[in-house]
Amino acid sequence: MLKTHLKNTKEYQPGLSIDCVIFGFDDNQLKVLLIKTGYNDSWSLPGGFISKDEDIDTAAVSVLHSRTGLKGIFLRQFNTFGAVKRNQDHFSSDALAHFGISPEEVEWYTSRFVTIGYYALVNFSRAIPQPDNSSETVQWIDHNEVPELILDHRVILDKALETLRTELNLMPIGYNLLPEKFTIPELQKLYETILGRTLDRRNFLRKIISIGILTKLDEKKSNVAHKAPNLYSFDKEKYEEVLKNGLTQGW
Amino acid sequence: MLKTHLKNTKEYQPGLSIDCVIFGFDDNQLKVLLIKTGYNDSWSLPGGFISKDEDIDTAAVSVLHSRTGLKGIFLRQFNTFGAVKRNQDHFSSDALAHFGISPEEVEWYTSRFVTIGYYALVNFSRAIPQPDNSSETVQWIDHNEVPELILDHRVILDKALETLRTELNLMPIGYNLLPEKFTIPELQKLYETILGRTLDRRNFLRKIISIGILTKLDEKKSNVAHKAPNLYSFDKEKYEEVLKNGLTQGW
DNA sequence: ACAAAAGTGTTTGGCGTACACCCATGA
DNA sequence: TCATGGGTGTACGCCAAACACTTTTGT
Repeated sequence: MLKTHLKNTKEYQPGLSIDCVIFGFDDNQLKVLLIKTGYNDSWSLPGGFISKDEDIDTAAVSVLHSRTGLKGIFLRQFNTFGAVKRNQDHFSSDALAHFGISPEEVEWYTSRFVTIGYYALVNFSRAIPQPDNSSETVQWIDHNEVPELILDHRVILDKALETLRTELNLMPIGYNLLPEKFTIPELQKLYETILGRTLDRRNFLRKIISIGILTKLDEKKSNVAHKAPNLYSFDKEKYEEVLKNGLTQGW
Repeated sequence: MLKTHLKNTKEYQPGLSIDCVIFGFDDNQLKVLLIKTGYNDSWSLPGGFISKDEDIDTAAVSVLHSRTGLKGIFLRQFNTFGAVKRNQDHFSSDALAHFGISPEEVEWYTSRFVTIGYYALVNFSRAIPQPDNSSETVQWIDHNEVPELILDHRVILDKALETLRTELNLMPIGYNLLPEKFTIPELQKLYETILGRTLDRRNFLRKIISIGILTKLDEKKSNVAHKAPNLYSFDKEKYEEVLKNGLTQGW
């Protein structure tokens, strides 16, 4: 969140920021895109500020785009975090001065911030982590192996995951997280990983098929150990419809 | 939201406000607490600003308390609204000047605002609508008969109701909306009103009883036409437990 | 006695859960 | 040929939905 590609701070909505929890799925793991800043070597969620002439949703899209190169992605606001002390004592005036930041901007960075949390589901293979500068690291990290995060980002991350779990019962997911062609076991692994528990293979198949959002392809996955699983794709049209109307029954 | 019991605007978090959708239940109607300001005779949601040294949740509690006199109530953040043009052109500089507001404060009122939406469930009979001043009207209005509201307050209200409907499936409600003693038909009416559809009496009874949060009292409602219904109260302890753990099945 | 609302029990169907067998593939 | 994982079908049980009759009370 430190000065990077920033405009003059006056062009931003003061005291308000955006933090994104970006989920991806790879290697049967639910991963989160995290950033290690050169500033103090600590990990954080990708975030940004809100231009005064920009909707907050648009600002969130910008953050996502600038970090992954992706557009038109599933992105959802889930909570706003506004405890007074959530960012107290994060930036010391001295350190900021050391970076050559003006007193005016120091006030900006050290003032109280409320942050709006968004979570995104993105296609891991298409996303290209983009550091702002050379001193920054952008990396996918397994959600079970997230290191200590700055501020209340751990709380934000947990809340995002909790929200995702709840919303899993209200809408279909997978379209945004999986490649175009995928197998049922892969989809099941995704659900299991998010929910944190195992599901019965046969029941999962029946249920996911009954939703009517999958198209069975006349193609099998190749180069795999054991029996080759069938490939499926999402029926985008029906998928969107169910997304809008919601599921009647959860997991 | 106009200058009333305000401190100096500098003590508030700039560009950020709170709006509360306060629900009450009376006369078999779901009602919303609305405010008509003396400023321009239009209706709005009760709202307020956030002190720089105050958590946003605390600020929401303050708004609720100042409008209803109630404390310790069910209050929940549901969404943050931040379209750029949501409050454009609401206060004209001229009008504000006319009210004797300083140029500095005019800038405050006409600048871009992001608002955090909370919804509350309150006991109608205990709440005492409290106008800020004599030119203000605070009134309970049936949720089906809400007049035109300022800004995007209609959108906020709709979103609150939508959220309430969804969360009805995840948690018990009623404790905050009904008097201490109530009948099953009353509770059912509450659910029906929120959901906007009728429910089967017998199935409702079975389901609500099976949750295990009701205590059947040895007392019947008096002075009613027809057969006197039994009175119930909530088992607060079990109610809280279910609130925390969530329901497994919805309506 | 009649109307209106409250209280109670039963049946049925669908879905979620549990479970067993066969098939395909790589080692 | 064996281990591993994929694909398919069935039986059971519970709960939600649909539904009818009796009871109480005011008029």
